[in-house]
Amino acid sequence: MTDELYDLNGLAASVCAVLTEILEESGAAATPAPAVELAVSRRSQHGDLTTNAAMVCAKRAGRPPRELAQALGERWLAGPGAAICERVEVAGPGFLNLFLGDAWYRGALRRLLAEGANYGRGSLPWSERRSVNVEFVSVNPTGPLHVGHARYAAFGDALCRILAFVGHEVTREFYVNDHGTQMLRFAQSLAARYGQRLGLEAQVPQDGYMGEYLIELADRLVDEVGERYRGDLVAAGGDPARLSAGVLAELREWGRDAMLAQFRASLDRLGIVFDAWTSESALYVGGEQHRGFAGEAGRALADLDREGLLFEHEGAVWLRTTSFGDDKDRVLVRSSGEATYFLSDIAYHRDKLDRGFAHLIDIWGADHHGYVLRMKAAFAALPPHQPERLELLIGQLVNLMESGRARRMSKRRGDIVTVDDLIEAIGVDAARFLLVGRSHDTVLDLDIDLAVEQSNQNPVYYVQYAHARICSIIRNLGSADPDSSELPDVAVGAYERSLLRALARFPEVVLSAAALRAPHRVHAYLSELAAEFHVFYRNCRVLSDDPASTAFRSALCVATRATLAGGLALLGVSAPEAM
RNA sequence: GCCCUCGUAGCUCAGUGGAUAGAGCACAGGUCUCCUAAACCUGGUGUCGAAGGUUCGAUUCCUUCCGGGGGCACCA
Repeated sequence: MTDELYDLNGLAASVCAVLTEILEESGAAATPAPAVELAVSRRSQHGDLTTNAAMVCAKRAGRPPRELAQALGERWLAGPGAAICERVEVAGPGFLNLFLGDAWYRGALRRLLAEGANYGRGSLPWSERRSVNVEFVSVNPTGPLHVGHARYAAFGDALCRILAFVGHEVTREFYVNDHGTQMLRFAQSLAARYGQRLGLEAQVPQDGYMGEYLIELADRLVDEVGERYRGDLVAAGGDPARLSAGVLAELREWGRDAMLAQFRASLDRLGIVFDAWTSESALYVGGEQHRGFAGEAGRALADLDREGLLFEHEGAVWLRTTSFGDDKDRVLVRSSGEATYFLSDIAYHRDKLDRGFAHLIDIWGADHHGYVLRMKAAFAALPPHQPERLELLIGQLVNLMESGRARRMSKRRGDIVTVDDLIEAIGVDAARFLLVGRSHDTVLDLDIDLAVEQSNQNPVYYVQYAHARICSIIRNLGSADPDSSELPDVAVGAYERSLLRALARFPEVVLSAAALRAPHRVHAYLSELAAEFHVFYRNCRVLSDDPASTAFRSALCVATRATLAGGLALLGVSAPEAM
């Protein structure tokens, strides 16, 4: 018997192998249907594990499902299952239920201990691993990160951790929108605040940024450059819109860098580190010109011209996105000669392809979803015409609540609850666990006051507490971690079995979280695993006079600790040794 | 009008073809001379928004409708 049978994947494979034999003998297509599942039973009368194999394959085998299940069960039990399974049972419309023996549970625990911190890692087959670029947060550097961004940050980073854990090669990327008119307004607003600090009459533009943070930023600007721009402002009569392009460019760059430094600091507090920060402006620099644009923008335009997809209309340059499923064609170069942000995005994605990523994931807020169709169309228009390589995830918004009522945030007004506010209020662990607790496509209501009030009953502490409890037990054990090679052949009780079944699910939970882009599955799993542990703890004393029982149960604790810590790490949450 | 998304217990939500649909919160009661009571145990509710369809089987897939949210610029 091989070690493979001690995890669910291996077990499923052995059942499928027997099923294939049966199918071959009956002359049906040999490979089992992909929908064959081996799952942990939800009710004890349905055994430890259950498979739908017979129902899924009955038609192809030309036999009634129950009869096929019977044949499958008998042959598997006589073969690979002999040493680990006590009996099988056909139930309902054709389920095959497996009742595993103590030997399987002991073997499974031995395997868990051997894998340690690597349990569940790299479970994606090599053929399915990709070099993946995940772009998220990507906030315009015109104002601080707020709680809405925190959701995308927590979601994106958890997704990255999960993708990397199962076997992908992941790059976290932040796209810096530092090219358009918003940045100009930002620079003008900064200039006005700077002027006010110098005692000049200067007004923040009507459509500028009014937030407090710009006043603080202006203070720092004064500290750094002193009165360097006083003359320019005086000459402009205090109207920042009349400043020279050169001065505004300098202010824009300084402001951008200052904001990005803040972003980095806030994200760092959350435990999120980006591998790449790509500037939109940089897409317009270097290389040859095409249609008046250099850099990646020029190259993108050249690519699209070669495909014959650009046309001019009313002085603007358009991309024929309708050829790729969009409902109207889109402007890339305005009649004024300026690029649209759409051109930037096309150039940007083209650049990401050039950098060799096999798969691109963008995480966008729901307020951008109207943009999905044209982006997919543009990506399909670009060589190598593989739209499936671009995946756009739309995250729903965070509804900021205040004592039960909706509260509106506005960056322009400066009425913002920032990421830093959130961290200060409830802490990093509670914040990250909370923010990835639900699927990204449901609206999340967040009431800061309530969150503070309830932070003591944040589910994260339930999970962390289980981890801390185990650490305490191991400390009390007074010896090194149990040796997996010396697990005693004890009987395995119901609570221990239940905990081990929960542990056995971890790899498939992580795999599905990766495949479905659903970190909240890990969140939900951790709560279930912690619950299993707390029940076990309450009913099974670990440290006792019986050395065999102590050895087995403390080993089970060690395996649970590793899985809890591993799962929490996937969400960027710490696993404390004491609470 | 068109597009996206959601609709499951009093509330917040899991559950992307399987058996009797599950957690947490809230509410009531019980459990530490015993490895951490941030824990455990006991109480109970569902026309899974509606109607059709596909299937051995549908909360899940398809169609239509109803309701909430978001989006439909030569703005970003």
